[in-house]
Amino acid sequence: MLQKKVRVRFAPSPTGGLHLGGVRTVLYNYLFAKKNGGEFIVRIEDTDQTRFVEGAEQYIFDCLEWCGMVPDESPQQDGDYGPYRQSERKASYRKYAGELIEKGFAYYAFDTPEELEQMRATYKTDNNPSPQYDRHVRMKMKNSLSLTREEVQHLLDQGVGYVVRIKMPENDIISFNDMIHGLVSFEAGLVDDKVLLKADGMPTYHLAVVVDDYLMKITHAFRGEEWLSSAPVHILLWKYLFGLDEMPQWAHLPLIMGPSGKLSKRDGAKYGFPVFAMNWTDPRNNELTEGFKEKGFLPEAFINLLAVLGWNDGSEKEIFSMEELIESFSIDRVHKSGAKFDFEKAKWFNHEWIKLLPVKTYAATIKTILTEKNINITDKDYFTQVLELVKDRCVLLPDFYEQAGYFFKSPEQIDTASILPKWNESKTAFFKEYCDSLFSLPEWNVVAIENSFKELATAKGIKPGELQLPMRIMLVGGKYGPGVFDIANMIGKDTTIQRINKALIDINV
RNA sequence: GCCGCGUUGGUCAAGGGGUUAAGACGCCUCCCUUUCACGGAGGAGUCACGGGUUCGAUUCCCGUACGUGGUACCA
Repeated sequence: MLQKKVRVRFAPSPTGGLHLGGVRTVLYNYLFAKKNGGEFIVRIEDTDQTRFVEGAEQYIFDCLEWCGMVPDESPQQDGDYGPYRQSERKASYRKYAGELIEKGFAYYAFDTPEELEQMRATYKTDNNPSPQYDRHVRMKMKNSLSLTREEVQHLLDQGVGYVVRIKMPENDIISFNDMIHGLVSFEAGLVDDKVLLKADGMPTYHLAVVVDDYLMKITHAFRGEEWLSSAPVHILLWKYLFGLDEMPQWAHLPLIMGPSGKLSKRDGAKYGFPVFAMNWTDPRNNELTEGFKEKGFLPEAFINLLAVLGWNDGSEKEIFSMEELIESFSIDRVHKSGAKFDFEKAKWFNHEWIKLLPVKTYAATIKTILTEKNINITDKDYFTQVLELVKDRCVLLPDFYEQAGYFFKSPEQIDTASILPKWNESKTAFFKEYCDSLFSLPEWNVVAIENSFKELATAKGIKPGELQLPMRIMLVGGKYGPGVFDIANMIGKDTTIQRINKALIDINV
């Protein structure tokens, strides 16, 4: 028996940017392919009209790489079924459109945009706000169904522009089995005669997917639920052109919703969270859309949060690595309904992954962040220890600046306001003496630093607790960071004494 | 309007004829910690509505409502 190869396809949008829903579609493609020993194919749907803007294609592959999803075949990777850019495979579409006309499943339509507009205006009623080009009106329009053979030939000879439309059958129920939704049915007569081939000779998506999927031997096609409504057109095309037996299995993935409706680029700006995988600047207007990467997300967390937005393995497990996802992913546990994106939960995933991963996995990224803030890392071991010490309190990667910066650089400003109200002479005295005892400490470690602190406090008759906050602020500048004595231990004797002395001056002015 | 798809706490969700209807995020209280986190212990909060079917429906069926997508020579 011949084993059918699982091939999945992903067609990124030509407008640039790669949003959450897009990445999740790719992810489910990827997981499904990997799980079933199939291939993960990326095809680019660029057309003459909606041409990719500068850099958009490269951007998509950068995002995929960041997420750890490398295609088996793509425009940049090549494979047995190229080309993988729609713009490079124009020729065959025209041929198939011709075939459809010949068989009587499609027809030429010569209507100008103005005529179409007029038709819509004429038939528009309160009950029918947007009239379709369908069985009700097609005989009243200018096409090869309503005109005589001679008239059509004449128009063709004259080079009058035309499109090719599918002729939707009447009294026909079109149904198919969606991998996620199960049996879905449509009444064919209610669907409009979609344009298959545009006046410029380019195919619309409808023709292109079907032809490409056939030529590229796609067995499973994943796409967003917004395509479900046009599925009957695709099914029909398969039936007419290649036979239903050859048709891939469809999976229409639920949409990812924003606070109001389908998640859009605008939601990000409006509610302050990223919607793209990585920063994307539209070269046409220089508009920047923020990405998860630059916001400070780890790819592991990003993949994880996306995977479980609309899918789970049925257990209580929420944290999944890519390997675990491939292991436990199953298409029948993907939800039917859309899920609202929750940025708070997204941050929680990142927090979990920061705690989970060895710091060396993301040390380089942190180093870059710190360098931008003029903090230079020279001692790698020291850096690693610092990261280890503070990672529990970092949710997004840039948080490491506040949490770790003072290990490398004296605080520029210290929060004297928090200690001044309760300050007095005896505290000044305490810290002066404490510096002395630190100086003569035989060993520099957490226990020694803490003990001498407490002993001196007791001797002075001050509660150690009252002195800890000032000490912290002297060392780090504010009310944050790990245990004070851990910090002192880390930054070393000289620096500790130096910072206390400097702070004492600030406090006593 | 028409067509499609959906509907378990604020959000993500498990479950699927008899359950005290899991768990997570967020929120609140307490413990730990005299910073903030982490960690630990608790708390508030849910099966959209109406009809069936059934001894029994959150679960099955039908309506309604609501949400969402499509209704382009865009994808």
